[in-house]
Amino acid sequence: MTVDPDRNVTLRGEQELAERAGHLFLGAEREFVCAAGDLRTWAMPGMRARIVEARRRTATPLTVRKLFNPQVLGDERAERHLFEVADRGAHVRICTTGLPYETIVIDDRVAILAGPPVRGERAYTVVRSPDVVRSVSSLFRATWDAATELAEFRRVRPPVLGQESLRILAMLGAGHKDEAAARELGLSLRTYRRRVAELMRLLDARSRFEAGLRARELGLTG
Amino acid sequence: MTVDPDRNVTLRGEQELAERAGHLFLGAEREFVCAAGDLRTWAMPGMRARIVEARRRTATPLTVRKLFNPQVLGDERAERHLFEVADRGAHVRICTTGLPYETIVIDDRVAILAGPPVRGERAYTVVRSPDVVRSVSSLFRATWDAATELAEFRRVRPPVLGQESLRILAMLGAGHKDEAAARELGLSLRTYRRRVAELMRLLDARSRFEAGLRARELGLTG
DNA sequence: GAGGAAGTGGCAACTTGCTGCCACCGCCTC
DNA sequence: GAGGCGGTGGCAGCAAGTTGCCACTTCCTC
Repeated sequence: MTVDPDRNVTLRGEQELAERAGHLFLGAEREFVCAAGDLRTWAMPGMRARIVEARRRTATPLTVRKLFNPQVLGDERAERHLFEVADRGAHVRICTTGLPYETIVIDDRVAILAGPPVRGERAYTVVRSPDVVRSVSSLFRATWDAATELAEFRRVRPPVLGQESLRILAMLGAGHKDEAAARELGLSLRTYRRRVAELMRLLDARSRFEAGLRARELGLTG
Repeated sequence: MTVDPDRNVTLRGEQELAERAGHLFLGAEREFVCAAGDLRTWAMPGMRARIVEARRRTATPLTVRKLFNPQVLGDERAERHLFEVADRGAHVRICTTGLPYETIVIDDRVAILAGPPVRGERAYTVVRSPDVVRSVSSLFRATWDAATELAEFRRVRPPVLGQESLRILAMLGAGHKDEAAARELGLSLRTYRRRVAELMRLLDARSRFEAGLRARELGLTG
């Protein structure tokens, strides 16, 4: 990368971002924040696994904040992912004001700002100027503080569930044991349980009892 | 007892009933039916344990039918008992028409009819005359057929729960693990789980998920 | 066709929940 | 005070659920 901290560097496409700024992600020490309208943030090929791996090896407790628009809660898969992330210790919030451009700030030292997609590719500008980064960071902070915790947000907006999830809820609601339910749905025991765990995350439940409570609460059962 | 099948024998009080007709209860082979307005039926000292014991030793599947008035569902303890009985294989139904006098029929061979309490003591008449027994039995049958299965009845009438049960539901609903919940309520793990099991019977649930569903359904949670 | 992402399912180790058995206590009745 | 009864709690053994790990497949993209 460059040696001049006041020179912004623009990278085109996620491929290049991963190659030339990957070390920034891997090198996060204290805080990693990101704001985005959708979930494309992590489409960088090969990066996610490496980041997870790097994190596992360090004992440093990294604070991760992720801010999204409500639209990410529109489909079950994205939502599931969000809850998984939250479950791994990241703070996830939803804000109703628009987040057109993706913003990433690492350790208050470097910011990565995405531009609009051009021919399917987005440009990423890596900024290191302390004042600029601080400014971006504080803006993020303000939005963050006004936003709503994911679980809290969920309380008033039931998740959108697919057919299969509803069928699993039906099995659970009928009091079937996992084995019987899995057989009936044509799933392996492992997969069925994976699904149940995902559903429980979606429902923000720590026990099956709680999950049942919420499922009914949100009107997800017959 | 008597040798003349057409001579009815009247016994005063449950003590005497237990002593002189106990063998009838123990000797039931095919069917044991009883109808009562309340749950005093089994107040016979020492009998219950012996009956349970006798039943355990025989492999014969005894059909047990118990018919009650809705008022037995008025308090939690009686209700719990009912569900325990049902759980051990007895058929339990509720009928809304009055059942002033307790009626017991064993194997269609002998009927025991209770009279109204006199100075706190009820009289029990043991009848063996085939025609009388058959007649009583068929009357019972008619009422039975018109009555509602306990679980079905419950669906429209939520159980009445005491303070402790509600607190347990709250613990479950908060996603606490049994150990933490028991500690918080000042109960042993064993007792807490016993309570949960009882609640689940009460809610006619075969899994905690189902219990959560029903608890919400019946409006038993905040 | 190489490589990555996402999904599936088997296996195993572990936690949690469930229940029968037994001993004990307090209460009530005879 | 002996005995029944209901309730409690420890313990043990089993059933059920939870999770990580890994190998494999499929689909998609470069």
